[in-house]
Amino acid sequence: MSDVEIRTRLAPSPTGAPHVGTAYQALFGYVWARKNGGKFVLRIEDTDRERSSAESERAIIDSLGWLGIKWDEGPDIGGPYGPYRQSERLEIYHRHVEKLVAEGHAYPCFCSRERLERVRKERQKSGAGSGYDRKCRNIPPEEAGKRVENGEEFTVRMKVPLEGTCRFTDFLRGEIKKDWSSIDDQVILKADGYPTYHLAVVVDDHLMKISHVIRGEEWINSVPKHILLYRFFGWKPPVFCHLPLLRNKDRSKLSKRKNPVSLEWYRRTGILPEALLNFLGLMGWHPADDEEKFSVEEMVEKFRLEDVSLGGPVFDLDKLKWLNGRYIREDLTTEQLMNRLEEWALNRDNFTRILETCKGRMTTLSDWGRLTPHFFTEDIEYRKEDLLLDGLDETGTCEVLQVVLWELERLTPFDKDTIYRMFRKLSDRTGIKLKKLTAPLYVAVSGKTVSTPLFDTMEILGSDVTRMRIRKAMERLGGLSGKRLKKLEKEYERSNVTGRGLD
RNA sequence: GACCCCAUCGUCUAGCGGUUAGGACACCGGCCUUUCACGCCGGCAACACGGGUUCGAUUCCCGUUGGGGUCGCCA
Repeated sequence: MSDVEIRTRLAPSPTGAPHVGTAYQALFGYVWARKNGGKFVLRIEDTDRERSSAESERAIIDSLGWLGIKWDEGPDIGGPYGPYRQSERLEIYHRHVEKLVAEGHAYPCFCSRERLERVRKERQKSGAGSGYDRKCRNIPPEEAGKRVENGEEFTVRMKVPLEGTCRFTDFLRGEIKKDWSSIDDQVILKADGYPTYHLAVVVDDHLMKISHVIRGEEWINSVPKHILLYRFFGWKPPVFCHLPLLRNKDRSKLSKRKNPVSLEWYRRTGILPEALLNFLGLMGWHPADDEEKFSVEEMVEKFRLEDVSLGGPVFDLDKLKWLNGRYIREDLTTEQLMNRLEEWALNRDNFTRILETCKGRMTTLSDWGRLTPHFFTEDIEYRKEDLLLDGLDETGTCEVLQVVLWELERLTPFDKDTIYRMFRKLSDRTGIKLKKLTAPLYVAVSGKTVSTPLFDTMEILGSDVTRMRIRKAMERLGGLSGKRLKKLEKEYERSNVTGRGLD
């Protein structure tokens, strides 16, 4: 294999804010490629029409740029195997799907979503495992072809063997076996003509000559489906290497409910990109010389993919901060530190926006210090009694804050007018006066009952910091039990049948 | 629930048959210092359990337990 160029890729789907887990996989893929003098490819997996957005893609590219991770080929810079955006490769997928159908490896499925859901439930109950019952697998091809031509809605599914075992090798774990009977016939082409992940990833990884698929552990169970597609096409599969999943303190998969996961949050709260990358590099890997502070350059030097450990690492903010501190103290001259601060928040634009919020409250120039600390620190302490919504207890307040959180999550753009409209509507819907409703938010966002204008403040802080602070405030109030949260979520969804928030 | 993956201090990890089980974060002492922080020194703290294999298991095998993931026309 030494004669084949090492090519790795990062394949994020542009749905929502760039995730720290994406950066983690990017780092390892990037370092492994560089180590071997290979190429690192960025491919945007925007096959989910509903959730993908150009805005999110921009944010991903922007965040990776902030981190200093550079790709050799990608949607923004092109490359020999483009396009690098899956939505622009539909003809390619169609061609491949047609081939599979023609060769009898795949078939159109006409089952309705309702039926599928029913079948899933029944099978779940009867213990047959869940999934599809392969109803359409035995429709004669001519008949199926006719139904397709008649315009009947369909998906395409791949024919998974009914028996036998799939064996494959994971670079870190060795041989893994999985019975084919545990896998149902996967959809590879959706009714809207877009491919599913399984098809697109295989076709693209092959066409883009990816040598090592480095991705999160959550994909292990999908490998057999991919292997099967490689077989159908007569292609040689790449090396599969599944990285452990980053974890919350309770060891569940890292989630925004329990941790800051948005790269933007780290940036906004003053984490240096080199420190974040260094820290991520310590998750599952450790340099032989025990020196825990290292640059990406040094990591490239010392890295061995085969040394990645498999226990899911808990993401420990304390250690990140310690590392970050070392970078500030040891690596930056005061001059450079000043420049970093300027890039970060102490620049004319940002400071002007902040001053707008407090000018009316100033009597001396030095008042800005007293009025604006919450724009510059994450070190905010909450007094419980300040946080309570008038007339409600801890849990009641948390429920309101949770709904605010859900609303803020879907807000675009995140500016004061939009935020205001959201609160206005929330106030109307709940019957809680706006003034009453926003009171705990002032505290959550600034730590104080007397503070800068709420919506302006939120806009300046940005969505990620704002939401994290609200979450922290909820935590201070004791949070919501899982049961309560579920119930609230149901009510919330029911009150928003359009699925578009309160709009 | 079924399937798959995993298992060393609270956390990140080193270890790849014989070690006083090493380092780092956090925590606790002490030193330095006008305070705090930094820095330095020291301390606390782990091989999940049960069977094998072996002269000898943290290390290899099996089981149990525990944790995680997956079971979507989402990735």
